[in-house]
Amino acid sequence: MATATASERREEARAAYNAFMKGCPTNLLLSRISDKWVGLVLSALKERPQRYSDLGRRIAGVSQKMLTQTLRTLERDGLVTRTVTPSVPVRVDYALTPPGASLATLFSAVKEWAEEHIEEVVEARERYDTEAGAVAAAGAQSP
Amino acid sequence: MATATASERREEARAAYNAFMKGCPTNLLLSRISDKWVGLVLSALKERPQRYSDLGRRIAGVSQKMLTQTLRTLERDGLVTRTVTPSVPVRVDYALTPPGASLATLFSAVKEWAEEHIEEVVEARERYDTEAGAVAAAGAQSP
DNA sequence: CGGGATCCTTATGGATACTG
DNA sequence: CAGTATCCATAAGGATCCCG
Repeated sequence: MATATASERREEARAAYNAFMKGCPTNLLLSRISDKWVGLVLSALKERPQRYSDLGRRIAGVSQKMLTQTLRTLERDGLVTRTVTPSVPVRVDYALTPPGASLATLFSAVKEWAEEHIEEVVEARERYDTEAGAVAAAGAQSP
Repeated sequence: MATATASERREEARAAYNAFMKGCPTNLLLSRISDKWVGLVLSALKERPQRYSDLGRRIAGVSQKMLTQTLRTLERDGLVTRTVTPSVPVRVDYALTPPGASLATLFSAVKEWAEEHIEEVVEARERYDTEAGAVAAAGAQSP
């Protein structure tokens, strides 16, 4: 049918919105730092450049797929460097670039905020979960 | 005794690691701010307190499910307040709490970093994709 | 040693319909 | 108006095998 349905148009609008979001710098950054392993890799490399297997051992719990994928993405974005030494057993070293180090610093700021404020968040959460039954009445607390 | 296979050990490590991650303040915060809509809601409420439908219109592209879910989570964590006015058409207002406003400020810092550094990241990315040609392009595409 | 390629499981987000 | 409930598509993360 040639008739554009309402759902078709809505889909289009959403696609346009998503395209906009993808181009947004903040979202690019957020999707980067919210990756499960990026923070760990960054803080590991912040101390010293390391080999692939060192990182794998240091960040116990990561699969090689995710480690490789994370490192590839960071390399692609110019946040880490990848240096291959073609010795008999191949050796690959990773290190932070200046922007990578800068990002690691931003990460520290985030971490700091978290450690300062997480306490009240957790308390609020427990409070919320406790009063789970008596949510209904808006005027429950009559003066 | 090394009867424990490598995969068993990896599993154990990963379990312990995940448990640690859950309790980690930084990860709690990251999983909060990396939510797709939290940033939008926060910056919308940062300007002024708003009603549910205002937020829905303002953040065009969000589904009511996600908007509600996002607001619930933020309310639970004590980052926004939810005020119900039982008028004829029910009216619900949302506003930032002090910690919520603080988080919005942190968000601004993140945004600022993004806008300052995203340019070189994008350039590095294009350079990487050009060099790799058609080889690596299929492997590592991140949104 | 340092991955690439493939398959599978599970979060996450969205569409739709219904309610007080 | 402001949700709640249900179903469904997609993508993120992980296990496994294989290769230079």
